[in-house]
Amino acid sequence: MTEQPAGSRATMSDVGKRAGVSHQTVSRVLNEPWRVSRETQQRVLDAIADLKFHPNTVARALARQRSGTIGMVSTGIALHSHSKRMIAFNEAARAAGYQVSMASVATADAVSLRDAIETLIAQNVEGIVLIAADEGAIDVMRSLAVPVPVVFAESSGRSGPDNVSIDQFVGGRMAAAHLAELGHRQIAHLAGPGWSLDASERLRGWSAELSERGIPARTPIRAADWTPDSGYRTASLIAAMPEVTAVFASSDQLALGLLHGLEDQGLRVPQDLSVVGFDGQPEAAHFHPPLTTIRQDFAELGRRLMGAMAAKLEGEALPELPPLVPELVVRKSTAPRFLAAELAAESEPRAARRRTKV
Amino acid sequence: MTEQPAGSRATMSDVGKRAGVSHQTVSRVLNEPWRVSRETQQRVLDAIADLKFHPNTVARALARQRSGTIGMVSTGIALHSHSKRMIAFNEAARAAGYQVSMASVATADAVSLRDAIETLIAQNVEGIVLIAADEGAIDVMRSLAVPVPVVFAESSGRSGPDNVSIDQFVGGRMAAAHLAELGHRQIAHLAGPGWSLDASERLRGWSAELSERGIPARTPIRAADWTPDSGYRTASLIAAMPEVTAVFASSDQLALGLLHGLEDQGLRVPQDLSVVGFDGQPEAAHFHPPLTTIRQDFAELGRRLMGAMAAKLEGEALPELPPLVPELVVRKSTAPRFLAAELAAESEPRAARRRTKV
DNA sequence: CCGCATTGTGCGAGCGCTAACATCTGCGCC
DNA sequence: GGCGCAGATGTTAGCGCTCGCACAATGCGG
Repeated sequence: MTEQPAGSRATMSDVGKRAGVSHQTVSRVLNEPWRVSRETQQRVLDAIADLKFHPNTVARALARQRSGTIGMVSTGIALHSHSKRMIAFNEAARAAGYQVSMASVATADAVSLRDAIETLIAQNVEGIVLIAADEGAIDVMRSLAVPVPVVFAESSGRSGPDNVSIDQFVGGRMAAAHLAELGHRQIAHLAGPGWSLDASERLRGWSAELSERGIPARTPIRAADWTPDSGYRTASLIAAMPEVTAVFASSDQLALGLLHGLEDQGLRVPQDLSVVGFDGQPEAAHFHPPLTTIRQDFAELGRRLMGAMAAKLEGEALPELPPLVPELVVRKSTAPRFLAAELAAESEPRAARRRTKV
Repeated sequence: MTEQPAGSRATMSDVGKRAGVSHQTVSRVLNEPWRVSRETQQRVLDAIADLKFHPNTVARALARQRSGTIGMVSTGIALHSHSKRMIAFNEAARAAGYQVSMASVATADAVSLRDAIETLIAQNVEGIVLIAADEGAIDVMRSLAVPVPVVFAESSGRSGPDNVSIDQFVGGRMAAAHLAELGHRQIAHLAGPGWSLDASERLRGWSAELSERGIPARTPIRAADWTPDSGYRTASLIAAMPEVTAVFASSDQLALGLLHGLEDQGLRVPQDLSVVGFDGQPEAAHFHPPLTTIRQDFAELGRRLMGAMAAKLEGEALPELPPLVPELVVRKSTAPRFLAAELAAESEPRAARRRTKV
């Protein structure tokens, strides 16, 4: 047994020595096995197994001038959708043979973002994936003239080669359409924060759908951020609009807070008000009431993100795929307007209070 | 302007040439500046700025025989607590000058875990952090004889050098104590999945606190996993125990499902039953009713994880820190047992139904 | 039998950096 | 005035791998 001294790992030369070939042949067995004769190959493979040899990725990266690493930038907020995207991308990248170096920033301001990206660049990443890409992030990327391919994971209207996303516009339409089909005519929108590209697209979709149906779109209510707290705070605003019978909230989190706030305002969902969320996080099925929402397939998104990145890195054309469309999940937070009226008539107290408001 | 050809980055030799020194002096300016004269230093620094030079971390890693990278293993489940830990650790690691390579596994079975760890090892990571460390994971680590330091982020009773965690045992006690002090004497426990170390500690804490107070601990109810669905399913079991007046759920997610299930069973929280959760995720404040829970400081945990890792890597002693203890956040899902009885008396129907059950 | 592909393998250089050693200068001191 | 020594810098040799090329061995047509 030619045991390696503990700690220091075997190198290609070690393997070569053991198999009676040069280190170069070992390299070939690993990278272009078809150029090596069957038997030599086997001998080398045996030696590799014996020595538990793993090629040193660092040395390989240096020699190849390719790090095999993709940088992943994300914000420090533990948002369900972000986590899902990160995990899905990470799995896809590993499957494709890439390593992923993560750089999360506490706040998504230009300075931290710049810092994160520079750290990544210094690591020789071959590409960068932006998990949460707001306007600001895109500006930063531009101003830095990042020397590697960048892929965004957020909707920006046109889904281009560097922008892989689930169609948020269509999602917004679906939410509005669902509500309109239930007979609602005064459909408010609790919009996500202004800097979010996804939020803007959802809003656009909601507005487009309504106008196509000849329903006037009300001025959206803006949440300061994605937290349920923000959603909660908007409840009083909505309670002050007695004509509104439905709300499309731009995320499940926002909807959760809204549901809570609405209850505190003495309004019942779905009797007084229908609510639709967006994201499809598993918790939503257990909200009070279970939330009708727009579900997104984040796992597929992660795979496609990696696909787009791979295409850029390997210079191939991006495979033409059907657009990634979200899905309406109907639960208990939405009801027909007529039913709502009926139910309201049955139990007077709250409904009465409501109708007389402002 | 001696512009670099686009794409290829400047090297130390380039910088050296520009500053009129050897590449080695450039290296010294970066790594041991005190050995270089003031003026030379300045000239080199200027050249670095001019050429926008960033040292190539890959080459550095090869030469130093240290990758400067820490591997982070996590499960593919977008659990709030996991995400928080990951993000917090990532930020701390970056602050300490380390890169972090992420490897998330779809399922935490031995095979995928082994694969993830081997990928990381092949990347020459200097250490590995396990974000979700169940029994199985620890066994895998042992069986692999991982050649680098490993740190776990989950409670395992004794918090040792390789196990940094928020004290789950104490958290369990706090939950039980809160309920006991409200006068409850039949306090059920909806335990997390059996493989979770954290879950076991919370259970141990609950049980220890009760027995110290002379309150018999009931057989815990086991959730299959951490999902709210699992929590929901256990509601009927709890409804079938009319003597129980309080439940300590092992996570906020579980509690969310439980709250929903309890409502479907016609039981009101906190009138019929008090519920305490665990984790302190921001959503919990907006559950129905807002959930009393045990909040954990994940940001600090992340920092300490990195601290422990740094200590191992640099061979220093781990700084002695006060234990990381969670915090009780009282909201509306818990009430005194007496109040509960009173309230129950007021509104007969549900309570009556309840008392006559099984 | 020679020339010339074709296949299999080895040799040497080099990726960009660090570490160890070598060199060179200036200065204090006996 | 030569010695020693410290400070500042250069030189050289790797780190473990890949790439380009050289080279040997084989096969095959003319």
